[in-house]
Amino acid sequence: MATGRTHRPATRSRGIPEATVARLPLYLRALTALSERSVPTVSSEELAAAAGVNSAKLRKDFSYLGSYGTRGVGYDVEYLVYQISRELGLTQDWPVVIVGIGNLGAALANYGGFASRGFRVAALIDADPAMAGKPVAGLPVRHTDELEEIISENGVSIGVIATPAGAAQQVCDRLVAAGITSILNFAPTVLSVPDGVDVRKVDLSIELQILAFHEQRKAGEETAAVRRTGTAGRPAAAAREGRKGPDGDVPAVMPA
Amino acid sequence: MATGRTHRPATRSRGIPEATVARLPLYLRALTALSERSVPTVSSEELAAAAGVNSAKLRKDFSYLGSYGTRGVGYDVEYLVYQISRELGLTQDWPVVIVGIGNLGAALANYGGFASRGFRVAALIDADPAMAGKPVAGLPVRHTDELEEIISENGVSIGVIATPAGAAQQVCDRLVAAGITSILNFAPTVLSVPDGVDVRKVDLSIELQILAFHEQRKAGEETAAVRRTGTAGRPAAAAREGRKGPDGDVPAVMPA
DNA sequence: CCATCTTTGTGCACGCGTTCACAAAGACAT
DNA sequence: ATGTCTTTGTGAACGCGTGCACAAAGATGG
Repeated sequence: MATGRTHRPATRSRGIPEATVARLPLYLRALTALSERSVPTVSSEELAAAAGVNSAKLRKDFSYLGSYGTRGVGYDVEYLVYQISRELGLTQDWPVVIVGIGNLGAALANYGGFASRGFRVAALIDADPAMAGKPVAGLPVRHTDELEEIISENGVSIGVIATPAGAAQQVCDRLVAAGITSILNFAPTVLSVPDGVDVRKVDLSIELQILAFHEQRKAGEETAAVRRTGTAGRPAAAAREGRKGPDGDVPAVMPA
Repeated sequence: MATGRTHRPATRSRGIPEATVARLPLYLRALTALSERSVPTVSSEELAAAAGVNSAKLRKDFSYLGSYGTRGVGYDVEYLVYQISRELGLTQDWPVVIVGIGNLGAALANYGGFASRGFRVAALIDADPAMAGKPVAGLPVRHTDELEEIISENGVSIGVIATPAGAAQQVCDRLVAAGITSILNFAPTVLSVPDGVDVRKVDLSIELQILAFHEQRKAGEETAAVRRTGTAGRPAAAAREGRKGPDGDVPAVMPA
């Protein structure tokens, strides 16, 4: 799961818990798939399975929105799609700017998931003058100098930062000064923003490190099991094992 | 309370809360930056500020790892870097395969953050025969047919899925069958995996939708505030205001 | 050696989120 | 109408994570 949530420790936004808000897009996606298959109604059990959550949790989540279900039947798919879309603010158009058109920025610009739900890439912005005017995903890249103008003219309130870490805070400051109030940050840095500005962070490196932690734990337990039985488990695990210190890994530096 | 530095990794790691694990990479990054500036020690207050968290939380997080600080002084930067790295399993080498070399996959392959911390891109895999052999980020793209062989030979246990949503589950199944036990999924789908396999999800579309929810909320409150004071806060905010629907958005579909 | 000062490590309380379990509500058949 | 059956909506209990506040520990200076 992506990391997020920077400010606002306990923002019961409007009676809707933050955890529920984070799951609404998940439900919406599952419902949209059902809608495309012309499924008229769905039970909490079915929908929960499709969204990968517990059915009780799903029902409680929906209860924060209102009583949109019919007991004994389930939920009307189309109606629920609309209700969730409205709740998430997806019935309106959200222009978005992407700053930093490197590999990642270009990938984001080409990502179809943006346009599909109310989000429209208003502009691609990069600091490299050589990039200016070059078309990426059908849009000409604009230079950073025009940042404020672009945001103001298009009424953009959501910005995506895909720059190197070193440039992120500076870009962030300019975005905020220009009126941006929501930022999706892909740069591996902690952004500091004034109150009232939301930042969500997507950090590939952190996700991998969390996986590594659990992987190490699994490997360790497996190794212990192998030692007990005296037989190798998976070949791949055995191959990894040789690189790992026996246990008494020596610290690179000891404390004073 | 993992105070007494027992040399039982399994026991100790099981006691580390998931929320803490998710923050360790954050601390590690801040510490690495300090290390590069040759800062010898750091207080919980300073480090917490750099990592963007509460200092009490940071101290409690570290307390799960052991007593690595010195009262009245703070933490030894180098020592802490080592301890966290070891805890996260970053002192060993983690070969990773990336499946699906489209825009996003290529961006991930080129992402420097992977190599920097124990992660090594062992192979890039794509289903398109036309891609086979083509170099991306200095590595030749391999065809999906070789997937099992690549994983087995390189002892890969972590896989990254960057395919379209439709192919993700199938790729996932093959990865798991080949011995992968940790998956980072960028495809907008819920993956189902057997027990013992960890999946983390990064979903750009969901992050944007969560931002849109809060943005919508802010826009509503701001409009009310402006009406009360009769003066606009930030100029750009006023420009945005006109775009917003009055509120009475008509449902696309009404329930039966 | 003692006093003072800084900073850690943690006991405790509180609030959010999750899950269980079930009563209420409605559909449907007879 | 009445009973049965399905599924929702939610009260309540529990567990986890967070943050406060402070005692313990060690550094530092006289």
